Amino acid sequence: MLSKSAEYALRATIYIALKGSEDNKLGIDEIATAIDSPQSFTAKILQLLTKNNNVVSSVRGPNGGFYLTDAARKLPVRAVLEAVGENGVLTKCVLGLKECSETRPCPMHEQYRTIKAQLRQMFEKTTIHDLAEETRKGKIVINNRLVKKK
Amino acid sequence: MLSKSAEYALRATIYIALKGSEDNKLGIDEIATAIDSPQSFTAKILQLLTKNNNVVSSVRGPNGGFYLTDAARKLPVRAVLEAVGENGVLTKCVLGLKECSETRPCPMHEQYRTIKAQLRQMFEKTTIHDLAEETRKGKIVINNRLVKKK
DNA sequence: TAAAATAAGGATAAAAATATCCTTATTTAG
DNA sequence: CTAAATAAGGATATTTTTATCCTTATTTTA
Repeated sequence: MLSKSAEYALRATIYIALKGSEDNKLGIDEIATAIDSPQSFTAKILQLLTKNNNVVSSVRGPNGGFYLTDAARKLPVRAVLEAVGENGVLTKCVLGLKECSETRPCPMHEQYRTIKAQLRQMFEKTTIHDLAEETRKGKIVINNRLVKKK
Repeated sequence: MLSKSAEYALRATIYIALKGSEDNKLGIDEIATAIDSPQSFTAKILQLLTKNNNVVSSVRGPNGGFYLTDAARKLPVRAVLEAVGENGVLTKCVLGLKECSETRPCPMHEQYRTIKAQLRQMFEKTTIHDLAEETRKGKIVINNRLVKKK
């Protein structure tokens, strides 16, 4: 469904939203461990999230790390996907046809249209904050284990 | 959404269903040209479809080629996906968590559940025949151009 | 101001997906 | 029975994705 890059991006962003703040920035080692992702690779992805779309903020140096601004928390999940170049799910034809469109639809087009609309809804209506909040409620998982309530 | 392998598999299968029959088998060159896919690679994929799931039938030699049995035409689209090892969309967690489940759901789980159900519906309720029939109706596309009515 | 901590960024590597090519096996037609 | 046509299958190549490592730049604190 999504690339690993996108998965790591989402998990990292949720984790940062959940545990980090402007005065509690999170280091890449903590993040990667928490979400069970390869550290250096995750660092690259966070670079994308910081510069491509300002989803994540960062500062270097001691006590540096990653965090989310309040504005960033209000961003839709789609912003994360876009930052890592993963918007194809919402735009491309299921059969991979370049010219598939409403006027020249592929044989799965009509059925997929509804699904695509719901995917769009999910990615656009749900914010990073929403996901962090779900996680905070405890019944929810990141990295194959429950995230402790604060 | 789907891998190229899966896209080619679906397009090829639809095309074979549409134009081929037991006494009009289609060659790999015709198929690949028609669906705009790399020939040798498509040949590999058709091999998978013939042996992994008996979705496609084939015979070698002069007048050999690929075709679908009547039984194969009744198979759901999912059979094609399974043959090329593409069932992840229906089974995996959006965030890529191994342990995500109903009892330990990820923060997107509930929203995605509905979508996954619809995807499953689409892939299981729609048969290869259905897709070919849609294509036969003319208003539909394969390979970026209209398929001529017979 | 120096040292330490930390993210940024470049170069490279490894793995997976996609693609090509060549040889072999099978089947048909003559 | 032979030749031609065709898919099957193996070996290899290319591209993309995923991953690692090392150096550089920035920031903080002592």
